[in-house]
Amino acid sequence: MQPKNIRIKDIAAMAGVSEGTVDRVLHKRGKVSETAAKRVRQVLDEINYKPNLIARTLGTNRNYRIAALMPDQKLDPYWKQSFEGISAGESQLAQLGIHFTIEHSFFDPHKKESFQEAALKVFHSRPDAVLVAPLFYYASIPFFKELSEAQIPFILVNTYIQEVKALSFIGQDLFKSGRLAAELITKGQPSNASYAIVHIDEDLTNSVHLKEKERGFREFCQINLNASIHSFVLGTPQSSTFRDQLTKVLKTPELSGIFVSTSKAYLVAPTIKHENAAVRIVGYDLIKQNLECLQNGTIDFLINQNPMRQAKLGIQTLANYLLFKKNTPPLHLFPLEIITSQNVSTYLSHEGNLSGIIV
Amino acid sequence: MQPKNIRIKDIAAMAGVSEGTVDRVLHKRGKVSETAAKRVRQVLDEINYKPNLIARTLGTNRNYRIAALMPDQKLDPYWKQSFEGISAGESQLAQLGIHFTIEHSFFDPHKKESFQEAALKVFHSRPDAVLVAPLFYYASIPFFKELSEAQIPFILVNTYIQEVKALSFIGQDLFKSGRLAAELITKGQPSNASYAIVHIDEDLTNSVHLKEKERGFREFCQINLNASIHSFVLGTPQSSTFRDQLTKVLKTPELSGIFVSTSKAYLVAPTIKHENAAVRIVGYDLIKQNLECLQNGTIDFLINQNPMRQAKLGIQTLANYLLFKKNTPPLHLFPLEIITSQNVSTYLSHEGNLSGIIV
DNA sequence: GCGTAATGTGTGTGCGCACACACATTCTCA
DNA sequence: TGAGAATGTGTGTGCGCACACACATTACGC
Repeated sequence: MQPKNIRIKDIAAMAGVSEGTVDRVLHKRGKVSETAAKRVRQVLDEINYKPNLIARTLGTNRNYRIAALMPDQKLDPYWKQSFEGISAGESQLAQLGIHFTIEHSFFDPHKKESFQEAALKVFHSRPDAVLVAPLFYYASIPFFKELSEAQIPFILVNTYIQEVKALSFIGQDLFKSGRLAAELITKGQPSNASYAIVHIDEDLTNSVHLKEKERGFREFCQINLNASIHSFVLGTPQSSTFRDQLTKVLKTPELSGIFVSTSKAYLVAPTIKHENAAVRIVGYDLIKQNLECLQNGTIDFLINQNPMRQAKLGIQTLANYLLFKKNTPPLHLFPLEIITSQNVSTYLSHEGNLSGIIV
Repeated sequence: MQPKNIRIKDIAAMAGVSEGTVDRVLHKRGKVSETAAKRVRQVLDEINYKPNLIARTLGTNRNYRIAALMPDQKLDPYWKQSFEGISAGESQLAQLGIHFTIEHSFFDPHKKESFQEAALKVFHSRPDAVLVAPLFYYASIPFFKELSEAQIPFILVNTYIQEVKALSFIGQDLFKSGRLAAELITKGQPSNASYAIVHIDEDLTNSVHLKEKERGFREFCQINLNASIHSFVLGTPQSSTFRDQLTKVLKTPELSGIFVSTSKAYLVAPTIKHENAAVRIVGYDLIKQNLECLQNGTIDFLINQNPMRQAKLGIQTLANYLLFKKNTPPLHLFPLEIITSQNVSTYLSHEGNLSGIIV
């Protein structure tokens, strides 16, 4: 078994130098004569050296601190799932004997100031890395600038911000997401149908997020059929006018489908189906209330953004980077998972099974 | 940072014994006096000891041999993806410094004897563990009996065989798969529609596999609507009668959808759509030809079985078991992934991104 | 009561790597 | 030319665990 598993020791022997010199060449530290460096590099090339990463972590007994700057998990079930993903990543690493300290910072997803305040605190705590869902575009730019200058690596989840040099973005292609919603909602429907896009409890002007989905939805409809699309922005479900606004949506002539751009489809689905059972409804995410609607047939399709796995992957990616210096693709786009009443159970059980050491 | 990261050394100190004694208690080896054992166990309970798994692998420098008994990857693109999954698992482990030797054994998925022969060879090579796709029910039972008796752990992929004591089964719920296909194919269709189930190039009598899918499909249709279902078994696409058989399928009155039970939908989709564009087609798997059909609209939905990830997980699960003695749920059912023209690209790129050390 | 066997228990080594340290050699300038 | 800096290079230690080995203690038979 000589071919596999070549150690630094072997390389040193092959190059006729000491282990220390090989180490210096590998890590570009200390001084090495050009002669020795050349010999080592040559051997390195020849054998295609792959360090034993498992051994590498042993010695470095640093306790890395990762800051997680996310919307408050108590305010939204979607962000609760993100939180659980972070915890899952944390405990997976703990199992491996890697003890990351994760410092959670929460903000209110509706309040820009809340984000800014939390971001400031995160920055001052000087973590080794940051995982963040930058819901507020303009508020986050200076934060990322600071992080970059301080050489603190960070990963973006959920919301893509192109301008900053994040280690990676983990999320979905929202434009494609909108197109997919359109495909699902229009398939097999009459050609003279019309559709509604409904945004619930969101400030649309600030949300590039939802606009992208809408753009995708409209583009698909425009290219593939000539349906008429109407978009609506509904206020908070607590407001007295919520019901009236919804009635207005339902008055759309030839209405055949409603696309709810957030995870809040459950707020409108039962009412809509009650008034007009033929309307197809597409929404987002596997949160409890949506699952019920899926089961009782009031929601037809959900597109799963899988916040849990996104967050978990964020932690894992940071671990790979900090521990192994392993780089990652700058864009990690998640699959657009289509959930229906018939496959939802398979998704729910699958997640629970991913608890191996090596996964 | 005392609470985390408690070593055997610490436990030994706390229990007032030597590291060796703690080791003996942990691994139930050697002789330990009841007094000492009790003290150690007490400390162990108190602190909830979690061994550093990463350190554990360091010393044990065994080279495990895993036999992979799968259909020949050259005969079918589906099995090619399985093969790639195994390779992916292998190289991920190699990156970690764990060098598993994977011994591939291929068989012809249409020939029982081929399986039996390969299985015999696998058994005689006495691997440390086996990953197998037991396509042939009766032929595989004695093989698993032998493995069990020889205490060789094995994992089943793709085809579930309840009777044997496999470490785990990794695959999909085929009954649910059939139900899902029915949901996708019937949604929004007229109530008097009829549907065809098409099995291509398979010996249906031997295939519990396909019968389960058909059963699920029929059950969904029966409960949710009163559509008429017709099933067809088509021979090999090379046969002269293939075209005639297909024409017969298309003559089904009020035909609104065709469910192809294997990954071979691409063999019939273009012809069908050419004859009758309104027929909706549902098939399986992201193989090249199917992808083309999805893009040009001749296939409407694919259900992804993700053979690649199944196989990769199989290897990873065996690694977890052999290295860490980490047990695994006996049933690992994969999500039934729905693929359409609009989300297919997101699935394809996602797989390529899962190459981290810790994933 | 002695020798031997059985039963406990502690210590030492190595896994592959990172990193600190010690040492050897050459260079530089007074 | 010699002191001291600068530049190379080799050795040693520890990470946490598994496992081999050495050693201490007790039990048992004669």
